[in-house]
Amino acid sequence: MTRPPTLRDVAAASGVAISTASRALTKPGRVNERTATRVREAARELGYAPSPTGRALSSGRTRMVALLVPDVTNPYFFGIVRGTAARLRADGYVHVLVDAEESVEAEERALRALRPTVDGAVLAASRLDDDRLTSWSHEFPMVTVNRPVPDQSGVLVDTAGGTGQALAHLASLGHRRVAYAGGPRASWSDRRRRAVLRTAAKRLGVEVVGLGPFVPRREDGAAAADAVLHAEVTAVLAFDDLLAFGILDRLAERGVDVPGAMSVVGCDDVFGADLVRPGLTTIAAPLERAGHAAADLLLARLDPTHPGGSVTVELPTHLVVRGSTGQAPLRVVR
Amino acid sequence: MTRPPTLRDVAAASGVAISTASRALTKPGRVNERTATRVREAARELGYAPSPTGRALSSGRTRMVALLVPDVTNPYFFGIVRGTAARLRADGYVHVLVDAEESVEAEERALRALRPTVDGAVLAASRLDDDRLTSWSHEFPMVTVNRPVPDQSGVLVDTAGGTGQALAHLASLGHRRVAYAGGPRASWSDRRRRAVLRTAAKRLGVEVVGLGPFVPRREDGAAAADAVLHAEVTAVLAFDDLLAFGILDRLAERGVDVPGAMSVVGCDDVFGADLVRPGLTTIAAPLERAGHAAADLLLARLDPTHPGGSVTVELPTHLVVRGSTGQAPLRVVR
DNA sequence: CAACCATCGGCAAACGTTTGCCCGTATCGG
DNA sequence: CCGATACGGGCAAACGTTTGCCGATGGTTG
Repeated sequence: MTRPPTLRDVAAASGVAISTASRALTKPGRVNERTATRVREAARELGYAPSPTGRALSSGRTRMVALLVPDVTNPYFFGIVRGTAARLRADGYVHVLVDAEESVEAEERALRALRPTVDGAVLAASRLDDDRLTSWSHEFPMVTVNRPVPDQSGVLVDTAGGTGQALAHLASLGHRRVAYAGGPRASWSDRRRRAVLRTAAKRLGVEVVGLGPFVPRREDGAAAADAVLHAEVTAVLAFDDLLAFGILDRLAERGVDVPGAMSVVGCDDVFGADLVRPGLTTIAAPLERAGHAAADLLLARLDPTHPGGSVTVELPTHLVVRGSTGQAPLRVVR
Repeated sequence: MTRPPTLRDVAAASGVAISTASRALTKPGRVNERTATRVREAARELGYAPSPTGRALSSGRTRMVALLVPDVTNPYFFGIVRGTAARLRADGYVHVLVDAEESVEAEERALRALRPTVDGAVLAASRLDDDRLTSWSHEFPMVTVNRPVPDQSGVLVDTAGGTGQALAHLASLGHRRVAYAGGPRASWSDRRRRAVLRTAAKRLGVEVVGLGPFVPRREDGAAAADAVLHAEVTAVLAFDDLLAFGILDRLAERGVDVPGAMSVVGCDDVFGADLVRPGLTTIAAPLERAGHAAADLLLARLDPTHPGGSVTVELPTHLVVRGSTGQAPLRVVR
């Protein structure tokens, strides 16, 4: 286990100064081509690889980017993780994954610890309030996913649009009274969906009953399902797939047939949506693309030659129809 | 966005030399308590935080650890990710997650890129052969999960033991002929399970038919299911849950009742095992604990005061019985 | 022929921290 | 009173890289 070769070794081997060796390897055209070749040759022979640490100290940039997620075990984030990882790898960046444990304190702790370590961060579904988010965005470059922040680049997934589509799907199946089992009040996405549902309901001649807020976890599906049954509807749009899974569990437990007596629509199309029986009709979010786009935006901001300014990318969703939605029943169960 | 304070600033503010400031903050007892207090006070006021890069360059250690997984979207690894992340965070290490894309080349590329960046690595289900693995283990500290390497610390999950337990469970339900839908030949775990099944079968008076290898993906469950049906058995032990999901899909497609006509047992108890209908009986692997233990082993190795030597931790599994296993049918379907 | 310029290489500082070494002072035992 | 020892602090080197500046050389232009 011998000490890895440094630029000094390469310079010595090729008979030039360290500075020349550095330039030969990183500044094309700056040194004579013959010298450069000699240096490159020596570097190759010695198996030289530049030290990221040395580089970082000198340049102030680490070529690392963090991805903060509230919960690594939530399948919602798998696609995002994969998308950012792929985009970062393409540019040779190191991908630091951080679990913020669904807590504001942990998230801020992580940001504080990461600030000197990474060049920027992708914040997926941040739990931070707008003020903190804005203040952090002055500290270092970041891009949010599904969380619009003024003057700040971000990627949004148009689940609201998908919700309208889902309601149309239910309307076409004859449903006239539909519940929305909503997510946290703090959720931007939830607010937008409620707004879309209001106007779409009017247009489609469907009555929408807003329920919740529910915590988007499977365990909380029971409460949601009970509220849904009490609302005397024939279909429910769940805030996300996890909540929908829980709703399906509870409906099965209470002997309510899906989709015979109740149709259920999820959101996101996470891993597992096609595992449940019946398969879950859901609003598919292009999460891998979202992660990819977020990393893309961040890398653009990190590129000093790039023009500044914040950009917002909105990605469309589409409805995936599986077995959990069907013709509206003639009689309402409760 | 002002330059963050450095040790130099702290030293100036408290009227001591940089070296003294450094020692006051990191070497308890080395400087006079009064001076130390003064320095700490100044550091606090300035909001000083040591630069990881500076530290790394000087000490040669980055306080970062990588976790390499073949595929971040495979739910098998979620628990491991969570476990290592938790353990590393407890010691203030940064967690670098790398997706090796199921490929030997990508895995080696990642290791090469990471070697100068991280202090060590946890390799989960490495695709590298023994030779490469051994040679890499000379390059930097690493710990494997579910992959024994001579003279190298690792964590093993005793799925083989769980397989014995599962076979006993099936035997007690009256199954007399059981298939094992095996995983990749290269898998150490697969080999061990086949061995355990041989002896357990003898002991339990059950006939075990070894099938495969199958790629442990849901898509490959169809082929596995067909092979199982052809083998005229009443139950099947799948290499992992993903394969089991695929088997369930195919059996449903072919109209085979589970567990009425065929019992199915998975392995790992990943996210989704309790989502399928019927719920999947499976061998639960303590993956979060495995990740935790692996990180623990690695951190111990990184601690210079710690005695060397390789340690292997073996974690027990347990059988989770859900709806996919039941009484053996009187007649065999095929 | 002089003034200018482009090319190419080297020197040295800078990034922020840790640590080996040295020195002055104070304390203690003899 | 002297030597040994402990304590507390500072100097400077080291880690590996990048880059501003300078100088030498050789060529071009008016």
